[in-house]
Amino acid sequence: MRDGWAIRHKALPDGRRQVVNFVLPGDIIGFYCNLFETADHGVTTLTSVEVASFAPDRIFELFKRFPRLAAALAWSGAKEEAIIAERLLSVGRRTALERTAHLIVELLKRLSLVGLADGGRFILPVTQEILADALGLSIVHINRTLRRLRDIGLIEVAGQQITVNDDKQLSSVGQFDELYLHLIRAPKRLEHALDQAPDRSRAMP
Amino acid sequence: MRDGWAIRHKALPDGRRQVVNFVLPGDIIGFYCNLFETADHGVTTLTSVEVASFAPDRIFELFKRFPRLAAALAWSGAKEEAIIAERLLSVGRRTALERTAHLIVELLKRLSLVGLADGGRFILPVTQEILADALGLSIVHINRTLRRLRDIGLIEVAGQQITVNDDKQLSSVGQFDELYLHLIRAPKRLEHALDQAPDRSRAMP
DNA sequence: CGTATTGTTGAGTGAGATCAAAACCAGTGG
DNA sequence: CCACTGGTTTTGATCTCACTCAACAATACG
Repeated sequence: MRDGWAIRHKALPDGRRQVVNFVLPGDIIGFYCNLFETADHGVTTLTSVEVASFAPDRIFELFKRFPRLAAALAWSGAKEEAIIAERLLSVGRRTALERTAHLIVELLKRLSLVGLADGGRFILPVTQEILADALGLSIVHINRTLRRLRDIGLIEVAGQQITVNDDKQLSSVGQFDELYLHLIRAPKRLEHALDQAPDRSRAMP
Repeated sequence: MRDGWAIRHKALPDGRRQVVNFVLPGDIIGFYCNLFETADHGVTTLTSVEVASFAPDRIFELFKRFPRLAAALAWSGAKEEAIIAERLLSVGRRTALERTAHLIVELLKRLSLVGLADGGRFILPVTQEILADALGLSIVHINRTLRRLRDIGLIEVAGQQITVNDDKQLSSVGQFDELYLHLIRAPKRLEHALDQAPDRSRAMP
């Protein structure tokens, strides 16, 4: 995903839906689905998007010829899993207020990383229905929860623009611990090991 | 994990806990954590376990020299993610009864795959507290929910042994769709592509 | 301007939480 | 052999957070 927003989501036969994760610029999506026979979730764009696609066939070639890239992709996949696991913790054990605060901080951090959040302010191209489906809440309750966050002055909402006024306190409300985002990029050990091992691959494609 | 049960779990500072997934025989665990600087979840054994460990350092060598194995591990990681995403759907959008039914069917299927469930019967070495933490419910409510499942005759419980009497109906209650387990092993395409691409690696270590 | 979609607020309800207390079931140690 | 302990399961009673239903406002759209 080069630019734009999307969501990965799963649904039950009767229409109930769960947003698994938000796909932000810089994220990799649907990579391993090439290894599966069937898709187990859907993807919906929230804005117009710009993607860099990778020919499914070449995924195997990739593992053969570009082990370094393959490792990086595996790393990316592990990060994705960590994010989903944290969301599971949210939905399973955090209250509505905590969940909502946590998600806002998470999005803020992730967007900051790719330069899409400036001074705690970012664009959230998302309806409250989608927020509800991401957090396992009803639309009405998301609405009230956002209002509470506004009332205590932690955030401000103007259309799709969200401003986080006090990210320290918002993080605290959401019991946010950025550990799981694994913001430290590929560890040095990885770089070293890859550089030392005999390698016939060139640069990345 | 060669033999035994374990859980992967995350916790909040105040003690609330979420079980992310159950680690069953045949599962791979903590593999990519070598790629991270910090662990973002804990692992607890539920029984005595037998594991086959892999030297963390060699993970990089593996990507270099055994691309086929690397791809298989990536595939395994993707399956893990799919399971967690399905649990997220459960916790976010299914009722207590549905969740519980779904989990039981999931465990039954996964255990069957490795020959640990016989005729809908398997050992569940797990307290109700752990079930509660896996499903985002209270202990008391898990207890009542299990009782309901017993009362309708869908399952039987004798100590740690669980018997699924009517897996069709239990699947239906849990809206279980085994798609997400990706039971079909590595697709033929993968095999083909790996065999065709130029390869200097031997057999797996 | 109608029509849809989304956001907002009020009122009443309910699924699941919390609190409390028994019952049960290994150990385990006297 | 029995009392005692700590963990787990079970059940009852009460409470509450979040859901549902319903209506209306705001905004966007063709």
